[in-house]
Amino acid sequence: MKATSCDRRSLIALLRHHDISPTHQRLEIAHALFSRGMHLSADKILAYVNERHAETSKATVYNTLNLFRDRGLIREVIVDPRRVFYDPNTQPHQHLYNIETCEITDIDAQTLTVTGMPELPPGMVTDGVDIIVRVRADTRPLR
Amino acid sequence: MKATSCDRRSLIALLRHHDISPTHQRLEIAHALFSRGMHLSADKILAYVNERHAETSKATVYNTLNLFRDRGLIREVIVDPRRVFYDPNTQPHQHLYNIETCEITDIDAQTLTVTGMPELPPGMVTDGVDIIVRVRADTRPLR
DNA sequence: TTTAGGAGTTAGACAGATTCCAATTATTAA
DNA sequence: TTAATAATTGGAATCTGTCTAACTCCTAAA
Repeated sequence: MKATSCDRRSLIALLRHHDISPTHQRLEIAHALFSRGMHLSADKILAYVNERHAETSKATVYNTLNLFRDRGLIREVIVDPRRVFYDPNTQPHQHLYNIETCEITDIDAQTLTVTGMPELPPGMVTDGVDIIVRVRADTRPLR
Repeated sequence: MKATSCDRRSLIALLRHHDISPTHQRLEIAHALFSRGMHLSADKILAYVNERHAETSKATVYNTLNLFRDRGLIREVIVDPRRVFYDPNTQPHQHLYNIETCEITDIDAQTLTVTGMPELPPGMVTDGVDIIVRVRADTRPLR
């Protein structure tokens, strides 16, 4: 099941489909992620969820994000040593990371592909291949 | 200049070549990294450097690693949200990361290649492309 | 309706990595 | 030497994330 719409009804269905009981807080957190479709840090999600009036604790945000990640609803993006970003898009794709603004942009899976997967040590399996294209503003003067 | 040998004389030359004055602490830290040729965390480096008798502070280890990274002597490896690893190998190559043991292994640049670099937003330049192959022990029973 | 139990949430303490700061010490150039 | 500058230091501070024990909220059975 893919998250396309993000009205209350669809979000409930999405959580149920992943065996997650749809509590008020979880729906808020799911909404924060899926309505924006952006890569957000736990911190930002906490802020968004409590924008109008505080209703969700830090612990619940972390618990919920870990739960969503374990159930395959979202994906972690490890690009910044200071914090984890969460990606509501679990389809195969890669990331463009602006090292100055900390913005993350998706790269289509078809655009960027790897060739020549290395031989793994015996008894090992691949858990995933992450590609991060790090970019920054060009400092050369335009002439 | 590449770091091949790691006797005192070569390390001094290496630092000098990167415009870094070779202090006692910096040489110790460089030695910890280059003599092992491994991917180490700041924590591990601090431990190695002070193995015999404490002579370098935590602050200096962090300062020095950031300096080495800025001057292109070493490279940061962002694979674990909990800490940064430092890679004394700055030649183009990729990484295999064991998500269970947190071990990092190099993948030769020739082995794994990306095709189809995405078009960057105007005014942006690529700072680097990181590929991380995440692996773990196979849980299927061998029969 | 009560009630009991489990699931979920909470505040705040805690842990680990990294940075900051102000004082001290080493290095360097003249 | 010496003065100026660069580097180092311990400890406080910060920040992300986890843990814990108490509390709340359902839900299903009586």
